[in-house]
Amino acid sequence: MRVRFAPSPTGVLHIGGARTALYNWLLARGEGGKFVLRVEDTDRERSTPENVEQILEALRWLELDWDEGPISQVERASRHREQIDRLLADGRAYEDEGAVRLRVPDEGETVVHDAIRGEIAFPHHSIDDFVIARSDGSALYNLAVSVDDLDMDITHVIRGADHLSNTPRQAMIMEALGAQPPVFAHLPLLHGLDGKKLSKRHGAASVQALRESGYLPEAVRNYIALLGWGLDASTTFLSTDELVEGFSLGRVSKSPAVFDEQKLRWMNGRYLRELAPLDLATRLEAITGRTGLEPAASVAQEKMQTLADFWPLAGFLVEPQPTDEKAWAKVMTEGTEERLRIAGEELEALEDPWTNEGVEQALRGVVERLEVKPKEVFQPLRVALTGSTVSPGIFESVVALGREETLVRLRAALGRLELAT
RNA sequence: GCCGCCAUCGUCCAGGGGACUAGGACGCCGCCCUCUCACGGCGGAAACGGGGGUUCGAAUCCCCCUGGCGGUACCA
Repeated sequence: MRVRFAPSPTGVLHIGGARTALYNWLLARGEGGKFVLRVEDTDRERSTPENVEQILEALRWLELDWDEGPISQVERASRHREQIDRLLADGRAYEDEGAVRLRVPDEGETVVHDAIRGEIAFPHHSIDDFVIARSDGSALYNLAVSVDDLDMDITHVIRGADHLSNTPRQAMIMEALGAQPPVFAHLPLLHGLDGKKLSKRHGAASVQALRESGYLPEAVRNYIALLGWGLDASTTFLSTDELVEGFSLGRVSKSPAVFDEQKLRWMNGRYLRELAPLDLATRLEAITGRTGLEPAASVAQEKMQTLADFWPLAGFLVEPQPTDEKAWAKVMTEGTEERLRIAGEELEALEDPWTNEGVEQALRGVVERLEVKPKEVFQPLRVALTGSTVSPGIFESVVALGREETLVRLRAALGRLELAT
């Protein structure tokens, strides 16, 4: 088995393309076949090395490795010309104002065998003699892909359903070339939440955007696999191995799917929480360019959905954050000064080691001593330390911050309160 | 216009003649947990587009309609 993924080198790998790549890859890996890459563009202008590299980078990020390629169609121009001449010589094609057209019979039909949709018949009367080469001699898409697929011994062509009506043309070219067409499979298209074709308007619609938004490749892979395919009635989480093992074209859906970023976020959060803290920290360090993030990472982990959530949630552990004035005004009320002062004293007096249990005991002690509600101590403390009313658990936060830094920030807050009175 | 594809909760995925009182997940609502926000737990609302057939029986098979989508390029 040889499957090929043939992206347009626009420099952007959109979600639909990523899913096509994933399905091809899963199929190849599952059957012990080859996953080959080919740049699908006969136009020299767009096929820049930079654009191609961006696609490859996105595939690498998704951990979809390839066995061969990428082969550029532009570089295959002379081979395409050779086959065009052959069709001309065989009388299967003819020249029309400089362009070359394939002869399509008026009668009959071409039947395409699709692994997902079954047999599809295209009546010949609805297909004109179509152009296979421009008047400058260069090959057009339908001819180029057909020649390339044949030369590369491609056995399975899996692509988006938008290519369905190209398929009879390609099958006819292959037939005219005296070859058997490969197995075709057309995946349902992907739409945005508004039912329209997926595009930049729909948030993170490309792999690159997803990556920048802090999604994990394993979560993206899992989520994308489920857009148009499902193992059974209840399985949602599948490792790459399980995906390779369980994937089959026969279970691919025929109807279009809608890309729902909310569900991806949820799934990403689940994957994030299963990461070892060190692993999470390493990934965060890679995108923030900072080091020593492990303590902060493990504190923030339970509340993050994407890597991008880290900074708003736990940035205060790395460096002091500006105080949210609305939060300050809300929690710094009558009596907070005393509560914070006593909390500070308790923490200062707390014996080593500086642990979660010790900190919790000390702070709950303050609550009991003053006979107030827990939040009346914890919320002002939270704002004093983090600058916000939203943060990871207060005990973990204090522990991660360390005694010294906790006291520094507490004193700063107390200073501000004194100034105000 | 012509050709083709598709049609189950708002969304994704199951169910492919009787097991369907249509299942799971996201989201939504409620309750619980709780130091905030989350996580988690429990519960709830929520779908077979319409009409004809076939059949003892249809979400499932057939036809028509409607709707959505794709193509109809010397684009890919």
